[in-house]
Amino acid sequence: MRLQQGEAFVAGPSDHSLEPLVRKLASISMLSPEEQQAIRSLTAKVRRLGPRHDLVREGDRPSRCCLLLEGWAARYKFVGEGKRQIISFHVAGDLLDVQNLHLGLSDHNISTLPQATVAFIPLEALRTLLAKFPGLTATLWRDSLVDAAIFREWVVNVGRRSAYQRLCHLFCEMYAKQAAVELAQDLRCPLPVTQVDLADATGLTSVHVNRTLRAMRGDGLINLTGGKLTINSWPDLTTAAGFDPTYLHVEARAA
Amino acid sequence: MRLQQGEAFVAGPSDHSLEPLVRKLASISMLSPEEQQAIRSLTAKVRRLGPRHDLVREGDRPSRCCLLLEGWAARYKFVGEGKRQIISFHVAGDLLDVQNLHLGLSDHNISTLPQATVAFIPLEALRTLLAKFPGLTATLWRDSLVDAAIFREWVVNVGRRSAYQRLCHLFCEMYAKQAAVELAQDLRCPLPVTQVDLADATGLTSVHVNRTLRAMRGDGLINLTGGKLTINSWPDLTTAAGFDPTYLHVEARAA
DNA sequence: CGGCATGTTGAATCTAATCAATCCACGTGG
DNA sequence: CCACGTGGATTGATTAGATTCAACATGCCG
Repeated sequence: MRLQQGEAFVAGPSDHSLEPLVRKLASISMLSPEEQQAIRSLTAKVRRLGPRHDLVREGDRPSRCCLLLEGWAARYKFVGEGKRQIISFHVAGDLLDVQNLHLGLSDHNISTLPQATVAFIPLEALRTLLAKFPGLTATLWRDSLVDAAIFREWVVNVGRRSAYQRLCHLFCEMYAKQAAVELAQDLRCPLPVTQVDLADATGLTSVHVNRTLRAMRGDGLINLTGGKLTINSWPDLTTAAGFDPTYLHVEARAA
Repeated sequence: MRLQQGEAFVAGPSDHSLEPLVRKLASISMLSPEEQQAIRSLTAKVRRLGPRHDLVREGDRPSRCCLLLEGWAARYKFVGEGKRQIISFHVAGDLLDVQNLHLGLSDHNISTLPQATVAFIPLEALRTLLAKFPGLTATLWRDSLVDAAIFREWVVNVGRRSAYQRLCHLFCEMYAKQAAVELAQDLRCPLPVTQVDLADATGLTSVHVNRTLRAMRGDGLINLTGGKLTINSWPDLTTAAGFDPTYLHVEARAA
């Protein structure tokens, strides 16, 4: 299936484009065959979007939920004159804004990074699904709690770690997150972000990110080129970062 | 009702000590009389705790949920050698760790600030309640989503605002949060935190907090003494902070 | 009274920000 | 094929903001 940018279609019962959602939720908790089928039958509009395309804007009153089928997205806020803080990065399978189910007003922006395929699921469809399968409520709730745990760790990252540690920690997280859904292996994974993005995610300037990255490369820790991250030694990187994966809560997921 | 530190009793159907929880949840969404009664009948152990008493520790496998009946608490993590980052402050009525319902392992610490009265609710009791009243699930879920929104704003605060703005913003948030549950009025509210706490919450050092506070006092913005915050001009403070209360999602709560 | 936690101040230091160029890879159109 | 434009990466020089270390003041409590 190929789609040009902006081209859309509506997924129906016989279409399997929502499979990534099934896989994601199955990685959180057991799904019955009926639940799986119900998820696949969700109404959804699928679109392929170009780089830096806003999916959600601050102040929106969203009537749908975004599901990343493929590609990358970033959650961010602006502050003052053009200063931007990225709050999270998202990879294929991530539900970007379950919060819309309960919070009427969006308090931040989400945009694609390089490009992405996104499924828009109407809130109504999601509500109907959850009403029919209460077990899925727990699954989605759990997912949103893990997101919150990641936000907390980001507060710690920008608040109390050095520039060097911040970047190390971010790389650990992005690798671990992708490894958990089998998007990473052999200490290599995609990371299609610019140095400006990294700066906005770590609370630094792009100049300083550039210098710090060079230092990390010099220390033989990592290499980041062409949107690919290569980690030379996982133990060295996690030690440098002070990385403890507990907050990602993947252990129980693997069950 | 007076309790010495550590003294406990078990709340029963006829006891109204869980009233703050009813009020808190009622401020989030409408509660039926049955739901209210069911909440009041929750099993809970109530304790009065002294200052800096840990309620939850990183690595715990908690079997209960903490509800702040009175006083203050802080959520925090350690990083490296004794460096600490506070991730949130909590006031009376706050449910501190609903996440325990879905995440088995605690990834951070929570401690009382000066002192507090806390109700410990067994997860089992909470699960039974939610199974019986699905509407309460939505209420608690919403509450945890608002918490997540606050975490996001904290990422922005420590990541992209100046020391001066960070403190202004924190004060705006603490006042607004308390005003929403009628714990603050007339531009005055409790804020029983030390300058070290403020530093750990904003990613600064206590020395710098001290100087910044003095500057704010000099500018006639606020006064913070004896655990009480006095705001001289709400518009001036919010402007200085770049404060936009959207992320607190109180509008819908007031419904 | 003495001890301890908290708040306050000064001076030196350093990290990261700022400003301003330049470079490089890549794609596009003449 | 080459000139050109563009977005991203890189580098240097300078400065601002925050940290560090050290000392001292204050207030509270046993």
